[in-house]
This record gives sequence, C-alpha cells and structure tokens, in this order.
Amino acid sequence: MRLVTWNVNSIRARLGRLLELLAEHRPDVVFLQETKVDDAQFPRLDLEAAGYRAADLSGGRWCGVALLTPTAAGDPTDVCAGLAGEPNPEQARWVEATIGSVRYVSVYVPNGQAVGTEPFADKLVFLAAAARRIAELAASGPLVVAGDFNVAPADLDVWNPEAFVGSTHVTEEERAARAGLLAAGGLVDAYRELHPDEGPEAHTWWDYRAGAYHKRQGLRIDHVLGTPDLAGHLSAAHVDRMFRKGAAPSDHAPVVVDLDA
DNA sequence: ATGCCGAGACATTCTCGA
Repeated sequence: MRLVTWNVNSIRARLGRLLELLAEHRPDVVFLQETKVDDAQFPRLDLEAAGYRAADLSGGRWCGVALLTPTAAGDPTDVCAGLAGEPNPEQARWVEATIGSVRYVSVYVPNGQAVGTEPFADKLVFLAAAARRIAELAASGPLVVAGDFNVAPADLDVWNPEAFVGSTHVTEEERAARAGLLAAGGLVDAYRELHPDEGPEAHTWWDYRAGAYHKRQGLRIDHVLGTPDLAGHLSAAHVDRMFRKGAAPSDHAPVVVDLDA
C-alpha cells in the first residue's frame, strides 16, 4: 500500500504534475495541501479520468486540502471537513475520511508568518486543536495524519539551523506542539522511523527564490504520521524530488510511504 | 544535474507563502 502527501501549491497550476504523480506511483491514498481552488473549480473530472476520487475541503484562493483515493477502492466514507477548535475555520486546513478500516487526515498547518504575531499564536492554537482531535481518532482505530505541518521537528530537518534562529518553523514552542501531535495518538513519523539520520535527502520544501533548491536549502516540514499498528507495516519511505524539478514544480516535493499490508 | 519566485485576484500590483 502506498501513501503520498504533497503540498501542490495550487491543484490547477499543478494538475499536469499531479496526474503524472498518480500515473507513476498509483498511490492508494494521496494527501494534498494548498489546493488553492474554489469548490466549483476543483478538477474532479480530470481526477476521475485518472481513476481517482476526492474528498476535499476547498477554501478558494488560499489553503485547501484533499484526500484522493482510487475510484476502484470505493467511496471514502464519513468525510469530515474542518477541525473543532481551529482559530480560522474558513481557511480550509483539515479534512478526514475513512477508507477501508483506516481514518485518514490531510492537514495544512498555518505557517505562522512571524514569531510573536497573531498568525503565530493561531498556529499554536491550531496544533493544540489537532492534538485533541488526534487523541480522539487514535483511540478508535488505525489513523494516518499527513500533510504540511510547517514545523521542522529537529535541526536535522533544517538545511542550516543557524540561518533559522528566531524564525518560525523551528521554535521550541512549535516543535513542542508538533511533538504533542505524536504524543496525543502514539503516532510515529513514518519517514524518520526508517531514516533516522537522513538530512538533505529528507527535506520536502525549498523556497522558489534565490535558487534554494539547487543550493539544497530545504526543510523537512511535510510528514506522514501513523498509529503504531500501521507503523509496524512500514516498508519504505522517500521524498520524490523529481516533482521539485522540471516544468512548473511545486515548492514542495511529495513524501511517498509504503506499507507491506 | 536541480538552475536562481510562483499563484491568485475586486489583477496589470498586491498579498501570501515558510
């Protein structure tokens, strides 16, 4: 079974690359973030033609999340859009669905803009709300929460920790809040479970500006978190940097996780 | 090889991203 999480930075601008990803990986579940699309403009027909169905929460110009599954696998059930207690529900950052016997969540955590700002406070509130929901969900069965967490959990996840002193994504508060997600559900970080010491190859985001990608100036902020029952079946995990190259790439690369059952 | 910012909108400059 293959899971892929990808912040596409506009599903319409990235449609060609997304279809390429679906054809190449044939994932069983895709977690998308920053779809940046109105509900009416969500490319359902293009995805149907590729054999996929979406459970999406679309918020218009900003944000937007979705879960894609093969049409042949049947409809996702109990689709639940939004997160109880999140500070700005209109931002479209959380969607859940059940496929088979597993609950899946695609999440796009707020970036927080700058330390000390209201958006930064909102980011921590969002993460606290996510921890409460994860505790509920993990108590009732297998769970995978994947997406753009906008937190680099450790210095190994940052291309140059010295360059990030005082920045968002690396503060102790954010790291503690992100650790709280794992603690809330006993979740395992799939990529780190298999590659505990990987640095640059583990990174998932590079700024479009100033040639950050070719300078390897990345962060590992896109994660796949799963309950221990699923973590026990982990067989592979990698970042597919092909999708950060070539024509019209996203600024994020997809994270691909394989389970042996 | 990866190649020096991209996307969307009350657009023709602005906001936001991380």
